[in-house]
Order: sequence, then C-alpha cells, then structure tokens
Amino acid sequence: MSNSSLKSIAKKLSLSESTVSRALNDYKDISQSTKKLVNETVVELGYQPNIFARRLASGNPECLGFVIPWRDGQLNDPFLGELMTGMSTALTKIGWDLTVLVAKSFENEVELFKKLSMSKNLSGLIISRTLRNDERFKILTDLKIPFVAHGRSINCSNSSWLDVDNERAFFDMTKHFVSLGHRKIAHICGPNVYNFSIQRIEGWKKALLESGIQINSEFLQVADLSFDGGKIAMDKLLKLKDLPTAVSCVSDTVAMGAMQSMRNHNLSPGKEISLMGYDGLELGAWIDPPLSTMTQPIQTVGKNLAEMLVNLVDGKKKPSDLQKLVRANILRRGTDNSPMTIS
Amino acid sequence: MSNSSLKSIAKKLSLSESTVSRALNDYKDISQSTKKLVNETVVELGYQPNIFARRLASGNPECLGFVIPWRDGQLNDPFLGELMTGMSTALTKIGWDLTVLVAKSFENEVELFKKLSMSKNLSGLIISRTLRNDERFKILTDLKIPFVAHGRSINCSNSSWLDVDNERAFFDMTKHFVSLGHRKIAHICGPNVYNFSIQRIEGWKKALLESGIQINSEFLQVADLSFDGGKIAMDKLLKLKDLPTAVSCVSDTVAMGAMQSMRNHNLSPGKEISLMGYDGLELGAWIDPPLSTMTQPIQTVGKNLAEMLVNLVDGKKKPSDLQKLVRANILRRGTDNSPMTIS
DNA sequence: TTTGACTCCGAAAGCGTTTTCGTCAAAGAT
DNA sequence: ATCTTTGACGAAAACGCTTTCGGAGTCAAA
Repeated sequence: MSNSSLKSIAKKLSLSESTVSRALNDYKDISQSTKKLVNETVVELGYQPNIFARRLASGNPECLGFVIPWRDGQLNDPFLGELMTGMSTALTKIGWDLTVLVAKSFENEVELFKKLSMSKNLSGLIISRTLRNDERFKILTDLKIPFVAHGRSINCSNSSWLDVDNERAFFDMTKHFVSLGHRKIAHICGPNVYNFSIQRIEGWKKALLESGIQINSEFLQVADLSFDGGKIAMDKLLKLKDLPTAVSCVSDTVAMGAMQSMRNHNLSPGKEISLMGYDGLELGAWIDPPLSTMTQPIQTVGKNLAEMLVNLVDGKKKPSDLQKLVRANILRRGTDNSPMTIS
Repeated sequence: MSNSSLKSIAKKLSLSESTVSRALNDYKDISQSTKKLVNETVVELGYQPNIFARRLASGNPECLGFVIPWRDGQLNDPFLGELMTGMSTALTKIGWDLTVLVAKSFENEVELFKKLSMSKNLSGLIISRTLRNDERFKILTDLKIPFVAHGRSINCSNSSWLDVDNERAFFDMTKHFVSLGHRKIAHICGPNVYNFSIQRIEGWKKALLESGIQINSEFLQVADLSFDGGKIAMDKLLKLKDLPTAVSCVSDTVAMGAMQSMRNHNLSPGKEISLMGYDGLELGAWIDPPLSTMTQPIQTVGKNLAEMLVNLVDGKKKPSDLQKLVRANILRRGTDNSPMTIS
C-alpha cells in the first residue's frame, strides 16, 4: 500500500530523507553510488512519491490543464480523444497530470483563467479552437499563465502555439486538383472569425495564382462549419453559369454537406465535380463515394502540445521560441478525380 | 495573486488558522457568526485554498480519473468530449478535478490500476467500454479502488455502474419497426465479448416474441463494431432467399456499413429495406438518406457518473447501491419507413 | 457553590515532500 | 604543514492546510 515513503527508504539505507529526496531528483551533490542504491530501493519497495506533498513543497503543480472547446452547447470533436491521448502519454512519462476544464462560454472561460491564476493549481494551459482575433492570448499572457495554443491567431507572435500549416495544406490540395487537370477550382471556406479560414483561402489562392489560373471570386463561398453550411454553399456554387469542376472544402463536415447538395442536383460527387474535405475524419471513408481529405497526425500533435507546454513551464524556453507548424497530408479516397471534360 | 492563505484570513479576523479552516469546512463547533465572517473575508480577499496542501493534509485527492478507452490503436469516440464535459461540470461544482488516463492495452490498464492503488493520487476511477466478462471489476474491487463503470458486465452486481438500458432500447427499436408494419426484422449485433451486444440481441428477440413474430436465426448476424463489419454483415443478409424488410443495427457505424452494402446491391436504404442504428451520432444526419438512430443524453450520463463516484468515495453509499439505468430514445431521420409491400 | 454539559475556539502535531544551509572529511593548493 | 576547495551528506525549516485535543467561558441543574 502507500506504506512506502521517503522515510522508509531513508531508514532502510541509513540515510536522511533529504539525501534520498535529492538522490531521486538527481541533485549533483549526491554521489552516483548512493543514487544507484536509492533507485534500487525505490523499485524494491515500490515507492510512489506523494504527489501532493511534492507539489506543495516544490510549488510546481506538475499538472497541465486542457480547456475543452465547448461552445454554444455543441461539442462533438472526434479528435478530442486522440488529442488527449497524445497529451496524456507525453505527460505520464514525466509524472505530470492532465486535467480537463470546460468553458461553457467565453466569459466563463475568462473567469476560469482568473481563478486559475490565483489558485495556482495548474502549471499551464492548453487552449484550442483559436479565433482569428483571439483575446485569450492577451488575457492569459497578462495573467502570466503559461499556455500553448492549438492554432494560431492574429496576435500570437509572442505566444507559444502549434498549428497545422493551413495555407500549405490548401495550397497542396489545390495544386493536386490542378495536377489532375482541373482549372475551375472553387473553395468553400469557413467564417472569417477563425484564423484557419483565412489561411486556407490564402493557400487556395496562392496555388491558383502559381498555376496561372485567375481567381474567380464567385468560386469562393463562405460557409458555416457544418453539414448545412456546406450544403448551402454548394447550392450557391451550383447556381453559377460556369460550374467549377473541383471544390476544395474547408472541412470534411462541410464537404459532406456539399456532397448532399450535389446529390440533390443529381450530380455524383467525384464525377462531374471533384471535391475534397479536410480533417481526415474516418467517417468520410464510410460514405458513398468515400470522401478524399487531408489528414494530420493528431496524436503527435497532442504529444507536442504537452511537451511544448512543459518546456514553457520549466522556463527553459520563451513562448515565442515554442512555435511549431505541422503538415497535413492528402488522403485520396474517391472524390478527387480528373475532370470529365478537360476545359 | 496567491498571497491569500488561511493565515491572512486568520490574521485579518484575529482568529486562529484552525478556526478559519474549520469554519470553511463547516464544522459544527464553529459559531454561525464566525462562519459568516470567514466566508465574507474569503470573497473579499479572493481566497483560493491551496488544493495540494489540503489534499496532503486531508488525505483525500479530490480527484477523479477517467480512463480513456483506448484499444488497439483505435480511438474516435465522438462522445468523449461530451461525456467529459458532463463529468467536469459536476466535479468543478465541488472543487474536484478530473484527470484523464490512457490505457494502451489491457495489461497496461491493469498496471495503471496497481500504480494508482499504491500512489493514492486519485480518489476514484471511471472506466468505460465494459466487456461482457470484464476482469476490471474484480481487479479494481480487489485493489480497493473506488470506481464506477460506464456499462455493465456479467459480474458487476457488487459494483457501481451506469448503463443504458440496452435491452429496452432495442426492444423499442424493434417494436417501432413492427408498428411501421415490418414483420421480417433482422438484427446485426456486435461481438459477444461486449455486454451490450448480448443485451441488444435480447431486446430484439423479446420484441419479436411479444409481437408474435418467430425468430429467424438467419436474421441475426454478428459484426465487428466497424463500418466494414456492418457491410459484411449486410452482405450476408442480402444473400438470403427471404430478405428482411428492416434491419436493427448495433451501432451507427455498423449501420453505415450496412447502408454501403445495400447501395452496392442497388438497394436504397430506407426504401426496400429500412434500418436503424444506435448511438445518435450527428454524422448520421449528414449522409443520404439520413440515418435513423437512438440517442442518449451523454452529458447527463457524464454528470451522473461523476456524482455517483463522489458518493462512493465519500463512503455515503455502497457500490451496489449506486447502479443506474438510463433510457435511449428513438430519433427518426429517414431510414425507418414502412415496408414497400406489407407481407 | 459545585458539577456537568455545552459552545466555541486555540495550540499543536501532523501530512510527505523540497530546498537551503551547514558540517565534516578528504583532496588539492600553497 | 597549513589553508582552501570540493564532494557528500544531515538538520531543519518550509509548503498551507487538516484534525485532534484540550481549555476557557457560559449557563443550567444539583
């Protein structure tokens, strides 16, 4: 049971508790031989330190908080589990904990931050669902709460973040359509409150420009990040005189809405019009035809987020030194094909 | 900042720390007047107790662990977020924390349990994805770790659990098909290692019997809990001479696989053959035709799970007193219709 | 007046670590 | 041979709270 403590180890080795403690924490003023002895006794006795005592004494909570992105009563992020799995595995390695926090609204989230900054229960925070102009960056910085954001914002240059290279992803996607022979490539983007919406549009535009294709403003449709949003946006695209032959969608969900719209117009997704989503949702493979998309290594992302935050908390790095861009990869499943008639 | 401590309150009120502490913890030997005073000063100073000190002194970690159901590298539970949101909201009310744990395999999970039982870092555990014969019930009981299971098992009578009334759900679903005029109702069930597989079969059977419909053993197909599993199972059903007019599927995922199979056979889901899934996945609404299913109030479930575990930890109740069955509701979306030709 | 019960509070000993500081012997420098 | 450095460890305070115990005060009953 929890019988083993520092004291028991000290007694067994005829050492003082402080020596044992420092041996475990790898202090330089402890000889290698005693360190070895201590470590052996630790496994022998199955010693588990009392984390609360340690956290009290050291002042380091050794605990990261993940703010679950709960907004307007909606939450069904299929990545959540994988993301947290990544974080958790990274943290358990070093004996830290991951606790989850829920913010039901923006105000609620700010209030949460303030409480945390007072209680010092958490070493740092991981936030997600960043907006184009996300006030949380400033608030957390002012409150001196170490944090790393999953996603960027307009004012994140002095903060720590990890994001997908959205621009690159949609550049790649669009280029991929071009290489398949498409020239009339539309883009259904998300609301511009989200930073990634802008970035993804940018990638789409750049690829078109680089391919010598003029940008048709009618080919850019804004959509809510939902099934219905995608459907409505595609409805609009299908009203155009000159239809696109490929559509790059801001998310898989939106793409599935777009597919629904196409079916309503008696069009087969991937035939008359190709399309791709983004997110790599597994369920995209379950529909007919299976949706092509772009994936990112979510679990690695979670691991990286946690590791970055730990470095931040340890004070080894400044926030601005901890910024990371990961890359998304094309996953061809069925809805990206060559145009039926090369124009 | 974290300047305020028990001491500061005590000093301000000319009381001893111990009195303040007991006032906050609502001891009976503190007068109402001082309790009031203390509570006022608490809000005035914005006092936040140091949870680590409290947990160290009291011996109660005030912290629940949720074991993320990670198996064979697969994890995409869309409920996870909502479930944890429910738990977290219930816990924050009483100042407890929710930390997540990941078990990469069964062995890994058991090892985790053992460590926890030694370190006493957590007050209790919430486990999920219970099997028909789930060893974890015995292991956790033996280790004296308080826990509540999300889902039942064959040997859970002395433990605390919360589960959907699976039998009832599939009874209702099947009855619903009957009321639509169906008589030839098949069931695609899950692997029998899962407890709910058995229960759902049971519900299907009972409804048929109660409706005076003889059970056709060919109408029961086992499937892996995956898209492909559903597809394969439906392939088999479609090979029968006498086709079913309705199919009750163990999960939405399986149902979507079944739909794929139907399309491959030039059948329209919901026309020649009706079908329903289970889980209430939102994405079921995004496909064509939208999948009818059964839903449960996931967030409430999470809240209940947490509350049950807190009661268990507090020792107010015995595990066997904390068992709860919740009900799932039919959600008609499009694939449940009357048979084309009433037989 | 004494006794007892009851109310309210303070003193103090923990809880199990970390961390600073001091000590002491042995090794090195002068 | 003396002085200083270095290496390795122990003593003890601190972290901020909980909880037991005892004691002072009040009031009513004996």
